[in-house]
Amino acid sequence: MQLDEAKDKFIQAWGSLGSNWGINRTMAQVHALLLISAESLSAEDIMAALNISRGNANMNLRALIDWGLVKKEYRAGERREYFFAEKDIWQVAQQVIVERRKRELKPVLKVLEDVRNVEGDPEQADIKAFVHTVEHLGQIVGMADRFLEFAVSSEKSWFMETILRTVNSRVQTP
Amino acid sequence: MQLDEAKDKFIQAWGSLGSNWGINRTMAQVHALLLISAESLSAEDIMAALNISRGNANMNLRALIDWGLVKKEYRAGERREYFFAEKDIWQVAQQVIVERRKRELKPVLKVLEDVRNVEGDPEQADIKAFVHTVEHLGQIVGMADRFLEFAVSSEKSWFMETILRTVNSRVQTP
DNA sequence: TTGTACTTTCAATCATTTTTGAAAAATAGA
DNA sequence: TCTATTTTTCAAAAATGATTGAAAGTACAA
Repeated sequence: MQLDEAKDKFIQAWGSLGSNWGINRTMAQVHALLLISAESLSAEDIMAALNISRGNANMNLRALIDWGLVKKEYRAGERREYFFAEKDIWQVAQQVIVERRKRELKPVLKVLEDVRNVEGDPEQADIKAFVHTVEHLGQIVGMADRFLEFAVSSEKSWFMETILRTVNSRVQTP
Repeated sequence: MQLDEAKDKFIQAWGSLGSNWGINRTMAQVHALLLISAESLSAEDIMAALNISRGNANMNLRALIDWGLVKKEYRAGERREYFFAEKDIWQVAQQVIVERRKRELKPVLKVLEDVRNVEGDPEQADIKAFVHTVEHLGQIVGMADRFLEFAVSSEKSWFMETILRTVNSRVQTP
């Protein structure tokens, strides 16, 4: 496969993955483009590569900077800004985890907690069903949250080794 | 908090979580409603509870059944169908993992693999950057995939214990 | 058969999200 | 300061995705 074709395929795939996971398709595409670019790119470059408007490019670059995935760079003697992505994928993954935990997991945990203390007889069938579900959800979402916190605070190779060791030691569900 | 208020709050929260993760808001709300209902519900019940049309209810129930999260039930002497959700949250989580791995993770892994073999001099800066990124992504996405496969094939309490033990043994990134 | 009680489908409509592009604001250099 | 260049903003337009509701389909009982 030619480089250009491969790049394009990658950018499209990343865009569609993003949009399946609640991330703006264009934002994911801009990120993909910067991830695989050897050099930093100007807004013009990005507009041309992805065929998007100036406003759109600007807006999504802003969002990526906000997520901590992209940074600006100034070149000597040049006025325009150049953008580049963090290339260490482990760091990228950690950054994404940090943001989504903050934006989505935390609020849900908050609601699960708030909602657990419902008034009335805990033996009543409807109250029982409600509390049961909410508590179990809290337990599992809470575990996921702690696991992600752990991922975020770990050094890559250590984390990967630990996980892969655990996964491989599958003493088939005792 | 009153049960009705708590239920509503939970349904709204679950809907918004869903839509942040690429799942139709109404589908998530129908699922939430069924999760916290002691009894199975008819399409009418669901339409009334969530204020949605018959077509919408039908369509999202179909999707939930497709994801393996909801099942139909027939009551003796009654013609209409009643729907209920799998209440074991661990099973629900596993089911969601199974589907998303199949629908989204696998296709991405495929693209990452396809795209790795790009023609040309591997020392060329642009090819180097591309291959580097694609390989690292493959490594990390691959690990996530194996981890999720592991989660899906594990019995709940064993998995939770294993994970929590690992998380707590944090020998702070050696 | 026919009528009834439901479920399913799908074109049209509505709502939300994304994108555009031109104007305004910012910035750097002369 | 003023001008040239670049970035930012944001209302309007476009695109996408969700929802409706009425018609078609299905299954059952009489």
